Amino acid sequence: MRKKVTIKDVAKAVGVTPTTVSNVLNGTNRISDETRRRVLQAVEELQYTPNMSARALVKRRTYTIGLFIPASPRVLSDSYFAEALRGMTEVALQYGYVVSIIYSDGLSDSVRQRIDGLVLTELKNKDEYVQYFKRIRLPFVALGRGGDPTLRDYVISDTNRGIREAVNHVYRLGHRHLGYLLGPLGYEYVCERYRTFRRMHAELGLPLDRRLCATGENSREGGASAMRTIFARGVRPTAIFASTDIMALGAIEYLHEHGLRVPDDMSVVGFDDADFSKYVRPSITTVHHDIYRAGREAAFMLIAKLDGREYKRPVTLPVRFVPRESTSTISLSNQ
Amino acid sequence: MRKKVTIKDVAKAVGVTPTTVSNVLNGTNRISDETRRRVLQAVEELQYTPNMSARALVKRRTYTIGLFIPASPRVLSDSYFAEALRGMTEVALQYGYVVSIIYSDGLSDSVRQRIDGLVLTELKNKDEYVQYFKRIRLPFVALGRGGDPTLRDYVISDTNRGIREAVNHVYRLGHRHLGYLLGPLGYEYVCERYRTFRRMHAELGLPLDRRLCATGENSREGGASAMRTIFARGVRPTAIFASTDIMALGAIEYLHEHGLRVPDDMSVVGFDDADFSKYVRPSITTVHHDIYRAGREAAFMLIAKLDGREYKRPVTLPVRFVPRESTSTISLSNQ
DNA sequence: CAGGTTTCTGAAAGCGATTCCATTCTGATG
DNA sequence: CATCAGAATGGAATCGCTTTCAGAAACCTG
Repeated sequence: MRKKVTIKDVAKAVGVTPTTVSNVLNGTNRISDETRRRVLQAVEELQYTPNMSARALVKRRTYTIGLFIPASPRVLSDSYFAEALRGMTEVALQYGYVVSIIYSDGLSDSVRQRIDGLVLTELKNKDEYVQYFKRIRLPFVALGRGGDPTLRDYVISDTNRGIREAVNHVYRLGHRHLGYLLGPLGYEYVCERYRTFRRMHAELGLPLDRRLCATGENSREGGASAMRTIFARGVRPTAIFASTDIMALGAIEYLHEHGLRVPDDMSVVGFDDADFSKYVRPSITTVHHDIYRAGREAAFMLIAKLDGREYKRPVTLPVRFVPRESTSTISLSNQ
Repeated sequence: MRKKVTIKDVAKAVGVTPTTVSNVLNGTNRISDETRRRVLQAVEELQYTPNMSARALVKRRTYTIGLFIPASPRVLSDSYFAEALRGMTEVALQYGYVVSIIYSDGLSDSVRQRIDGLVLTELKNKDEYVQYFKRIRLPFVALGRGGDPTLRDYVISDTNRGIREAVNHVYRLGHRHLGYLLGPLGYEYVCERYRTFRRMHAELGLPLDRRLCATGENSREGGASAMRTIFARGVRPTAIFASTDIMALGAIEYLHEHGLRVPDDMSVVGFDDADFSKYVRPSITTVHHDIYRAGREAAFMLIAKLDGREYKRPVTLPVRFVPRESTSTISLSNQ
């Protein structure tokens, strides 16, 4: 293995000291154009890449940011996670950072040694991890709101807009009895989506029947079970909204098993635009948000924070309402 | 922010030198039980965690391994990726490593500075990246076979077994005209699965009709298009195998669009057990393999390699054949 | 042209660990 | 009792880079 080339080698090649090389590379001090040119050329020729460990040691920085995944029984869908990661990695790269994954299982004070900051996901209303990271003074930004109302460093989808369009859509299709399948209430995004749903009722002057709303886990089973809860109350909406696509899917399956057809007997709306949502039959009407983009923005925000640059916050990303097969005009029998 | 505690602080607290502390922590030299005890206690009390950058610098190691994702137009499904990553991260943690993602886009010689080794995925038969990593002498292991027949450091699913069971299954259901939808031939896993499929024909004494086999991209469109290719030849299998579930899904959709029902008019078998495979209607008969486990094994293998420990290789993981709705007894009309 | 600025470069001190080698101490051996 | 082996610990160099501060050189300016 040919010897690793260090900053000294570059310095020697140019006939300056390591200090100078470091200065041109980091732009710290003023360096004459002539010297700069020669240094850069030597760097090029020798294929010099600075040793990250050494730099990290003196800068007290690791140039690594983390994507934090809470809880092992994933609530996060795989694609959410993969997309966010992909976005983060892309911008991290631009700024000389790499990203690694931190699962809550493997959390210990030594993470502080490994990463400069975190992107948090799936925040709860009052999030224990947020407290923890604040305490150990680990900088972070969040994907989605939550944790603590004072937090401002987050990027979020324009839920408001998405749900508004979705509700308008079914309203225009003639639906007046809308139900809602909530995920676990501890999560901020669950509450937020539901709040918007309620606000839309107010705006449309539509009464909201609480009996048409129920809670379940964020899973197919959860969706089915929430649906069951509503039926058990002896009521029946003509259209039902779910916190997430996966719950919507569970609800659809439940309905099918009980002889109801979607969308003929009931319309269903999800949220997230999970990748299965367009595969399944009926395909699920939902609200698409761009997690990849959110990952990019989050990484950008975090790195700006770490590097002491300015950044705007919070960031709100547009969403897109995606009507598909699971919603249709209300049928006469259902009026 | 309270000052970071270093190895010196620990040493001072105990009344020894950093050397001694380092020795007890790394088990390098013999240390009296008494001293060891006191050092450990001080470490505990002071909450000392060694500075990774410093250690990395002298050890010339980063204690980071990477998961390598080739090509941006992902062929890998999100869940494959997420599962592998989860498995890797878990065992990495045990050995004091962290894992980060390396996309082929962001590949440069400086990755060498950031990671000690890589887990490769989606190998081609003759893989350019394998060549590259060999050249820059970056240790790696692979998830799946490929790249170069001499490579032995890989973990693989027991494809053989899976396809054997799948073929037997449809054979017992009465099917005799089996087709095959191949993904891109450059990928080793595509070839391998197909080879096994052919071998099964030999074993069963079944003639293999090449006209029933076609190639397409690894996507829904690709599955549909391969299916179309076969039909265009004026032939029609009674059961069709696909390289992957996503291609199987595409094929099913294609069949539906052309008035053929699955499984009544044609049985379909996938491979991978993607997460949508149980959601869709009909749910897809497939071969399940445990990517999470594969991720664990791969990380274990890589770290053993890096740390100079013994490890067995290659590793073959069991698979499970999962019959679902997309396969059934051959109907009379099809005989 | 003396004196004051400005511009550019270098010497040296770390950053926080590890590691080679030397040193001290103890106890055993002939 | 001199010698020596072995056990436990410490001294000092080192990994490759950044950074502070000082000094040299060049440039003004009145």
